[in-house]
Amino acid sequence: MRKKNSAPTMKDVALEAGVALGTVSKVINGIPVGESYRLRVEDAIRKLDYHVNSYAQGLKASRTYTAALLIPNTSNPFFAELVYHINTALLKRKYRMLLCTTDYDSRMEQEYVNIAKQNKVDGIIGLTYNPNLQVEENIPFVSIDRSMGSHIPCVACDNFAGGQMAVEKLADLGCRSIAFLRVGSSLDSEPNKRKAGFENGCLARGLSFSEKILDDDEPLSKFEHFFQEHLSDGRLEFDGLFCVTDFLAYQMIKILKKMGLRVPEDVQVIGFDGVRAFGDGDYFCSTIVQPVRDIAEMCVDLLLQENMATKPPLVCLPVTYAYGGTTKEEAEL
Amino acid sequence: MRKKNSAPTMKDVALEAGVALGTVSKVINGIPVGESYRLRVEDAIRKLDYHVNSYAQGLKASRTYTAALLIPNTSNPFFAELVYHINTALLKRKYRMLLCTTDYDSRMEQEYVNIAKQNKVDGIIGLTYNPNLQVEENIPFVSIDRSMGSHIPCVACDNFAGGQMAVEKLADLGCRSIAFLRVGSSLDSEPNKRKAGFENGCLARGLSFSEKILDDDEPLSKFEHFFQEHLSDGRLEFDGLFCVTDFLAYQMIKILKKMGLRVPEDVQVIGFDGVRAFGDGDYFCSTIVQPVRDIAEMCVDLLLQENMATKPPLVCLPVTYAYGGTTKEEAEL
DNA sequence: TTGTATGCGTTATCAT
DNA sequence: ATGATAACGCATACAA
Repeated sequence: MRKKNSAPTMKDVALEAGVALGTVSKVINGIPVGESYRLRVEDAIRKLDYHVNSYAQGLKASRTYTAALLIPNTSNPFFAELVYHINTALLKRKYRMLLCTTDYDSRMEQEYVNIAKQNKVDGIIGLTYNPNLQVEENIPFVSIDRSMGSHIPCVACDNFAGGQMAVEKLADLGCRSIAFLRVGSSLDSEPNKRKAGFENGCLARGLSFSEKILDDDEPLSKFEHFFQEHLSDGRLEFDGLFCVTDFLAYQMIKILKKMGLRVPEDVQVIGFDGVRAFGDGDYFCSTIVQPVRDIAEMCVDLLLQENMATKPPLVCLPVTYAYGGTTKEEAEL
Repeated sequence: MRKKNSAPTMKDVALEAGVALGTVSKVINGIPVGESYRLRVEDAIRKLDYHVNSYAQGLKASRTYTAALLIPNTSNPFFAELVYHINTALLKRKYRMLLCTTDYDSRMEQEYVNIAKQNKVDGIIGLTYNPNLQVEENIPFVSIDRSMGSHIPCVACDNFAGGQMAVEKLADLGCRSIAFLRVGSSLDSEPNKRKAGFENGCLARGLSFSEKILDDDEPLSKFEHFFQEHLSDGRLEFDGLFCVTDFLAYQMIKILKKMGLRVPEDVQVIGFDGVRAFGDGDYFCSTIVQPVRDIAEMCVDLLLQENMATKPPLVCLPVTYAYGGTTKEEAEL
């Protein structure tokens, strides 16, 4: 009779099957054993409903088949989508995912890295904002959207090309003057290249442009002031607006409408990320779409790739454009 | 000198501090030891940047401080919110969360339960759809939105009251006839009580009502047919619409607008869940709000509560109403 | 109060 | 090919 209240172990299986412990281990790990032995062991496993204890396994192998994902939250739909696809990609590789929501808190980010630092997880994928995050060299780490040194691969979409693409689209749709709006982190990160791409695009097309950039702690109403300043005779001085995220675009559209301006008639708006309502509903605005799924798979590939030498320092994945109702697409027909 | 390429262990710490292994263990677990010993051990821990190996710990204690969350995905914003709050609640209790996205797949749900069945996780919180899910009695399990037998606690919002509340609101706002729309799972689950609450509310207020319920695999266009059937002289026969989720409401509003009907002028719409754009933006519609955070915390409380005897079979948490632009709130003023 | 020895479940090395 | 045994890192009962 088995110890009550406790899961069966290999020993129990060996006993049940009448074979040695080592034989059971071999069967489980696919190492060839005599046919009759194998069958007896397999029967016993089924009979006892035995499952290997992955913690004992991990202890032995210092390999846990678990990866940690550091991300601010899952409420933001872009993050939520990322979590989903990374989880799926890990699952395909037989990996499990420890979710670590950091709430943009540098302390929590470091805390989680520490937790993972030893052999508790096999690797970490992190979308973090802590500029001083200490990551050990000996644990695989892949960063999303922020370069953390050449020994840590960074995966992002092609933010620069995305900025250019937004300008191209707006120009093609008839815009003559475009404004760029951004809020947030002074931290040096890949998404900042959206601005560079925007400027580059405007210069290339000979478009006039203006920019308004807010700090994280400034109120959104400053954008309203910005709009007001650029208002003459009830018309905006620019007819195109590129917002650094869909969320910002969404908020700006609300303000614009409140001011009596029409989107896209008076001003066309393009956002960034490709977020959709309810995950698979409509886009909130015309937008530059990040290839979230590809980003997720690339992260996992890089994380689990053994050969450090072939890990690139920065991978940029191509973006696409999607119409979301805030641009004058009809003009193209 | 330490073994290279491997994390320090208690043994290393003991060596460094010049004390016995057991002493280190005691320091770490807060068991009183001599002051001078403690200090030496703590110094050594800092010096070596030692962290306990939670897998060895788990193996020893058959307690892993890890809980699994089974959920279809994180793309759906309601699920995303749930994930976030459950993660946060677990964290508060020093627990880690293994995220298991099941994609509504019964096989995956069972698979994950099996993985967790032994002592790999200390408990499971599940929002699942597999009617035959086999859950062992000896592993703590808490179900969300679906009752799985009296030995498994179920946490949900007060769906019945929510259905009633929707009717009350619509009636108060002037509706004379209300339609109820639902899509999905024939599976017996708590959210089905929204319909019961709706009917009960209509009866109590003496309102006429109609209902249209679709299977998961039926096209949404059937709702459009439903609307058309109830159209006479370009006006709908009902002036209130209660949709079983915000997502459905969102989709219905699109259809209604396409048909030239105005919301809320021609028909007022109330959804269910309390989902907001971008996690903390506007509500998509006027809605019955689920107390997601309370649900999350209740799940974790129940999961980690040792005393099985006091675990209630079903916990219903109160809902609230929120205005989201699809009802004629002005009428109240 | 401190140190030693044993076992948790698994895998791998070694004789058989 | 199979079976016994040591070792992974930690906690604890027990001995000093």
